[in-house]
Amino acid sequence: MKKDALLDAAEAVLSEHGTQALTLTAVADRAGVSKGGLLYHFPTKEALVKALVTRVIEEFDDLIGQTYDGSPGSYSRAYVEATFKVFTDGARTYRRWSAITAAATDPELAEPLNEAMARWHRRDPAEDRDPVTGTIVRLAAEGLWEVMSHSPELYGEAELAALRERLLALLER
Amino acid sequence: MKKDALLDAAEAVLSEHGTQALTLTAVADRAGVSKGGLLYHFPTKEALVKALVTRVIEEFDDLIGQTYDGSPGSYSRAYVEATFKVFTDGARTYRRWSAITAAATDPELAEPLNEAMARWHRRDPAEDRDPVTGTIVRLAAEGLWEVMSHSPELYGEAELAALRERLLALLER
DNA sequence: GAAACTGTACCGTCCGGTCGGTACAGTAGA
DNA sequence: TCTACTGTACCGACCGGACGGTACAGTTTC
Repeated sequence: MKKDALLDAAEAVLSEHGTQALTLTAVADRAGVSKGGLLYHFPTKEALVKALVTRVIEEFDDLIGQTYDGSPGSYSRAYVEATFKVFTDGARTYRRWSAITAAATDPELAEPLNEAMARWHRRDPAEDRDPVTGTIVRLAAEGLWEVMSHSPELYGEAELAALRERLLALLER
Repeated sequence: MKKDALLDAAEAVLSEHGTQALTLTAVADRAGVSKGGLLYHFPTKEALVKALVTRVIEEFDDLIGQTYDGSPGSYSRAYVEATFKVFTDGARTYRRWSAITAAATDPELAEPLNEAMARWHRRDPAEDRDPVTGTIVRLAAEGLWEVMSHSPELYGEAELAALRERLLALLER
């Protein structure tokens, strides 16, 4: 869809030049479209940013859904797998994520994000073999996300693999 | 110092109304000062934000320094303790943190933040009894920070205490 | 020829930053 | 002690530019 191409352009501007560079003109130029054309699809800038936010959330939900099957412990495992998938695909999804969250600081824009965060981390204690371990594992995945977005070179491939393995192992025992 | 009062005002504006509300006029009004008065102390808005960033970094470094004593394993322990101290003080420091990091998305402004993040998480593997565990524990602390800033009500006092205890226990074995 | 879409010219607002000026405390000289 | 001068802190009107958004006249597609 055309809208997706526009969102791609917005994300590109955002992750390359930061929040304050996200202007309607910049996005339109990047997408090879005039400002009027952009505004035809997203009537306001707020609508654009909102669409940006809901898209990343859906993407991550999908990623979780690829591994999650409802069985006990499956969610935390899926969360870990989804996180590492993000880091090993070439798409630099984590760069996009942090850029988008930074762009959505207005209370209203941030709300879907907060809601998603709560959904991802507030889990049924009975879901994991040990609930505290499950929580810690998910938090570590979250932290990894945060660290990677600030300092992508910090962990090498081997270290990431070791982290993933250990996190999954923690869930098993 | 007067500058600190101005920074306090900026933080207040930031955490209450988001990034785009951080205007010179808003900060000045909040501090009970004219725009000219504010600009006397911080010649540009960039200088203001930069000061904001370096202050939070220093604050967290100090917090780590309160527990860190150079002994093996001491750093990861100090990192965990510092994180939980932030959540148990009344100052809602974590709210300030996320607001400030969001405000500093321009590559130049974000650099000191990235540097701090690398400093906090790139540690000597020999420092912890088990380096992977140490990394996971620090990442979990980082993740907790992130989750709390988006959804402060998610973990109750008891859950936080349990998390802290378990994280410290993981470092001991 | 209607609908979907695009391009462009333009408007009003807001924001960062400048600048001329004020208040005032200190101080130094005679 | 009066005067002249200096430096610091602060004020607020104003400017230029950028940005979000509107209006509307094309243009393509079916």
